[in-house]
Amino acid sequence: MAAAKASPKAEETGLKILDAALALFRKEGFDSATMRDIAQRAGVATGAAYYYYPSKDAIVMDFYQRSCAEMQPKIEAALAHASNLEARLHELIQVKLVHFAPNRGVLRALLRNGADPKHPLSPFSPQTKQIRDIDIAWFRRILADCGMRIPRDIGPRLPGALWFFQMGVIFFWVIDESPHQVRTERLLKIASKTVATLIRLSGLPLMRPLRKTALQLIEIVTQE
Amino acid sequence: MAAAKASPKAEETGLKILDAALALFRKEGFDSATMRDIAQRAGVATGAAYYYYPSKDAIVMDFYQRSCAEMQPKIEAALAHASNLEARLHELIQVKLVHFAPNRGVLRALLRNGADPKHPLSPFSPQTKQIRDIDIAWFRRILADCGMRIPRDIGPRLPGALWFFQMGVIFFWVIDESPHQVRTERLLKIASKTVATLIRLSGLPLMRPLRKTALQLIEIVTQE
DNA sequence: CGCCCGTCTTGAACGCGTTCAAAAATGTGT
DNA sequence: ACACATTTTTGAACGCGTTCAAGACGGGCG
Repeated sequence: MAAAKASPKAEETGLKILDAALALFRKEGFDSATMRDIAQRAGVATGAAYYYYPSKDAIVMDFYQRSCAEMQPKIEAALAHASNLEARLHELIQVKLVHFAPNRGVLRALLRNGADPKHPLSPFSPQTKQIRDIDIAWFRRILADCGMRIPRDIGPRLPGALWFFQMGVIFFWVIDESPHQVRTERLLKIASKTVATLIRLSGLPLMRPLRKTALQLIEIVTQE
Repeated sequence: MAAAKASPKAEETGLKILDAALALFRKEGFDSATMRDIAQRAGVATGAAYYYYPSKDAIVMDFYQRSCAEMQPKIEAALAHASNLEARLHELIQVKLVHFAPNRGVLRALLRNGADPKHPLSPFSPQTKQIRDIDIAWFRRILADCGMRIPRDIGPRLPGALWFFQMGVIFFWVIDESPHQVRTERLLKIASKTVATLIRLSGLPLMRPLRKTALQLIEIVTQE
C-alpha cells in the first residue's frame, strides 16, 4: 500500500483493493480491468482506490514488492538442494518464474515501463533500488559459496551483471507465448550452464584480454 | 500513412499530420502532445487524424518506416569507408543512432511496446517483419564480404543474432540519459570490437562446445 | 453533549485516445 | 446538367485513468 498509515481498518481496505485488482487483472488482463471495476469489486468508490494507491501502476508495484518479500524463504529453500553455480543460478531464477506464473500478465504491465528509467516503475528506477539490492545480494551469495574461483577484477561487478542476466530471462519469459513458456525453460537451462561455463573459463590466462573487455562492457551498462 | 489511397490531396494531408505530430513530439514529448493538438496544428479536425492514422502509435510507426527507407543510402555510404567487421558493425549501427537522434523521444514511445509481441508496434511483431528483414540483410552482407571465416553452423543464424545485438544497443541508447548519450557511444565502440573478436574466436577448435551452446541459445531466442 | 480535527469516502468532473454517425466535398456515369 | 457513389471531414460522444472539492466518520477534550 502506498499510504503509510497503520490503522487496521485502513490496512484491510487497502488489501481488499489489492486483491480485487489482482483478481481482475488475472481474469481480464491489466488493460481491460478498469479502476472503476476494481473499486466496485472491492466495495468502495472509484476515488477510494486512489486514496490507497496513487495510480493503477502502483497496484502492480505493490504486488511486485510483496511478491519479493514472499519469495525470500522460497529462494532459501530452493538453494538448499543445489550445490554448483549452474544449478544455483537455475534454481534462483526458476523460483521467481514459478512464483510469478499465476500473474504473468501483471508482470508484463510492470515491465512495459522498463524503457523509461525516469518512470518510477522501471526496474532501474531509484524507487525499485531496495528490491534490486536484495536480488543482487542473492547473486553475491551464490557466487561466494559455490567454491569457484572468481577473478579479482570482475568479482565486484559480477552480481550486478547476473542480476541483469536474470532480468533478461524474466523479460523473455513475460513475452514468451509458447505453451507453458517452454521456450523460457529451455533458455534458462542452457543459459545457466553457459554463464557458469563462461565464469569458469574467465579465470584462464588466455582469457584475460577478453575478460577485461567484458568488464568494461559491464561497467558501462551497469553504470556507477 | 496507413490509408493506402494515392490521391495527391490525401497524401498531402497525411504528411501535414505526420509533420505536425513529429514537431509536437519533439517539442513537448510524445505523451504531452495530444491528438487534438496535432490535428489543430495540421489544420484539420480531431477525427481527421484518425482517418489517416488508426492510432497515435501508428504515427510513430509511420515515422519509423519512413526513417528506415531514408537510411538505406546513408548505410551504403557509411559502409564504403569501413573494411573490417568491427568497423562495419560500428558504422551500421552508428548511422541509425545519428539518424534517429533528433527524434530520440519518439523512438522511445515506439520501444515502450516492445514488451508485448502481440502489439503491432513491437519490434518483434509480424507488422514490422519487413523492416526487420531489410535490417538483417545488411548484417548478412557485412558478414559476407568482410573476409572473415564464419563457422558453417552459426553462419545462417548470425545475421539474426546481430540484429538482436543492434536492438539492444538502440534500446540502451533510448534510455541513456548521459550527456549526448556518450555512454552509448562507448558501449557501441567496445561492444562492436567484442562481437567481432568473439566471431573470430568462434572458429577455433577449442571453442566448438561453447559455440554449439551459444548456437542453441540463439536458436531459442530468435525462434523460427 | 457539542465541538473539532485528522482519517477516510464519495461521485462528479477533467483531459486524454478513440469512435462514429452524419455532413461536406469530390468524382463518375449518363 | 443531374443523380448517385465514394472519399474526405467534422465535432460530439464514449470510456478510460486520474483529480478534487465536499462530505461522513470517529475519537479526544471542554
